[in-house]
Amino acid sequence: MLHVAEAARVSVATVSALLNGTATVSPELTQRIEQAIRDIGYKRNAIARSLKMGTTRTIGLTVPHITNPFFTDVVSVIQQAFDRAGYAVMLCCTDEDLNTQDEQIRLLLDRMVDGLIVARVGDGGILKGIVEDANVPVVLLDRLCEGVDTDAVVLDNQRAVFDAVTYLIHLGHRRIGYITGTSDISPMHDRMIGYREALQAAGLPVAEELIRSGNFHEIDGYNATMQLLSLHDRPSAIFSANNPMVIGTMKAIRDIGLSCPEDISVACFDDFPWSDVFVPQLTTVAQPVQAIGEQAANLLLDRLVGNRDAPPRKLVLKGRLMIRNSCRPLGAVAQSVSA
Amino acid sequence: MLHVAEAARVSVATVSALLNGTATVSPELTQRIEQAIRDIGYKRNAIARSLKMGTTRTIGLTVPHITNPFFTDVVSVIQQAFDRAGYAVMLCCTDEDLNTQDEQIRLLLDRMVDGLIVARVGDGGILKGIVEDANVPVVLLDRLCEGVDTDAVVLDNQRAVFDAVTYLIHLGHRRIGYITGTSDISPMHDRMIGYREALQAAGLPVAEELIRSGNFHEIDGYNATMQLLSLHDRPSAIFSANNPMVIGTMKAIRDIGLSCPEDISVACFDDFPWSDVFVPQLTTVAQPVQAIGEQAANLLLDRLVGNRDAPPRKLVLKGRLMIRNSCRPLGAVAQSVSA
DNA sequence: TGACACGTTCGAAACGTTTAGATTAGCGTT
DNA sequence: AACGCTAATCTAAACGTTTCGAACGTGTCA
Repeated sequence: MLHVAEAARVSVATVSALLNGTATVSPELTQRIEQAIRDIGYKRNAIARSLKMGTTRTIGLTVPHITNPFFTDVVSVIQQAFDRAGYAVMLCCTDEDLNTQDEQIRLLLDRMVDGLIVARVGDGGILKGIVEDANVPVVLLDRLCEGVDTDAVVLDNQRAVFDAVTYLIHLGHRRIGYITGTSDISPMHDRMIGYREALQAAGLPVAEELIRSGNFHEIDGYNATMQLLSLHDRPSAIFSANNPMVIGTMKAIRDIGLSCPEDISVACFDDFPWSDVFVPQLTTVAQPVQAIGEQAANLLLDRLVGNRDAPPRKLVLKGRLMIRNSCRPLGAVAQSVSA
Repeated sequence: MLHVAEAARVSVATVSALLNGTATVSPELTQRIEQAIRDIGYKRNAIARSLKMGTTRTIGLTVPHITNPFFTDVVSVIQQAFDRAGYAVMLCCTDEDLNTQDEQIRLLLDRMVDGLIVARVGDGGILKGIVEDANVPVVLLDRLCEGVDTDAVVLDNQRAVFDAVTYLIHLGHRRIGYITGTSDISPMHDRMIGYREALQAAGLPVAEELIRSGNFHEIDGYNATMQLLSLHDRPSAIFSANNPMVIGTMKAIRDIGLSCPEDISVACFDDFPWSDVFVPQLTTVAQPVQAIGEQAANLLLDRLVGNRDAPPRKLVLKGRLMIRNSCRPLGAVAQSVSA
């Protein structure tokens, strides 16, 4: 900017005023300055600007896994929203690990992000302190956090799983296997409640041996399913509470020589583009990814334009059961489905 | 830092020296400073540091679509690599649009990223100028760029498609439909050459009506497949040069009342976790995503540690044909497969 | 005892902006 | 001719670091 100022024979203040439109500058100087900018190929240094202004127009976004299609879709929506608003997005994957998450968040705060959207991992960590310091606004995505009172957008997980399991029950299934992620994050906790309540509402017992948990990865789903299928009285249906794990479920079913839905019905959380193309077409709980991403972005953008001390807002969206053909009616009870 | 210095009754220079280890500071002062840092909860301002040092320890990464599993996987690997090296990653999606890409890159450069990894879109744009200015090192990912001479890591697309199509020919297929993305990006161009050469090598004619192109999305694959299947003499196999488009292909096959592989064989580019779980299990060309991501990160990191004026390096990796059961042998010629 | 080296610490300039407040010029009033 | 007003421009002080070179105290050697 100094060079531009010299070339245009004006002060840096005038150049700055012109660039920011913070004061009127005469047509003549405007012309000289613009010419100088073109000649020199000047680009304003956003770092210096950030230092002075105290804002970076950058936000941080952390997700557990970027390869999980649910997060991919949401990230994509969020990125677009902030792009439109002139913000850049720094993306971090915490790999479902609390220490990594803390480190990533520190990295982002070091870089003075203006705000944070976090699909958190584990409980505790530095998140609580950050929200309480209230220097940067934080929006929780997909997962709430015990004791952290801030904006959030989540799914009604309990209801969604309740509906899905109830659907399985209506099909005549009585022993329904349930595969969950680690229960220390709110969606897994809520989904589990939905599962139990659906059984109870139908007067069915909750058999603990039908409940398995794993660490969100395909291999965990595989192992859990193997265990379920080796049970003496094996389940006739399995609900998998997470997308990557259902792949493991399908592989286990195949490897053990069974087939879906003939031998065992399968439903799972999170929809994906392939679901209705391949066989079996999976019955899933679809999350409104577009809405989730947009709402999260809106909540944060609202804070960024200055609405700092409004009370925390919590948005709860509804999932949708996408009924396809991976679950079959069971025996005599099949009639009750149409009822 | 000023506050810390005051609290510890030392100068800011000493605090800085301690924090960076650039000079020895006595045990006594070390102790006082560390105490003050803890008391105040001081965090170094990375923006001010960047301004002074001229480096942000942040890199920019642009991809056409983050929902395409190939890019998702690569992004994930790259993110991990830079994370390990203490760099943050700013991610941008260009949505396969040149203007968006230019805007995103400008955004990243404004923020003084230390380097850029670009899965480019379109030709031209500001990329060329940036590489020539040579202020920030640029690594091209997946796609080369006419006239832009810089580090790059790409697949041997031509060979990969040659192998896949040759496989189809060995199965006895003579009329093989080919669905490509817009041909102005190098992989699509190279893949097309691979297709043509495979046919020619087998002495088969290249029928132009069997070649369709679209804009990378599912719907484009759907439309292209519909056209192919409506041909008087329709193909017995289809190769789709991109992952999202093959979903469209499968939907079109289903909607038209055919099935794969009984009525029509399908193979495509890019592998994904689902490929061998559902029916049909898709025969695909798998890219070495891990290697691609790591190599791209390494190339850039190497430039960042100062190796600035080594000549541009171009890494070409090999794809792998994952033979599953979405392609069936055709009639009498089937015998020749085992040969 | 003075000169010198060495290890520690500090003062101050610089990085490239923004911005409050000072300055200047032009112009109409009285 | 002196005055005030407005609009345009400038000067200089921040923002929070890093870093160069100076300063200081202490011990060693001639």
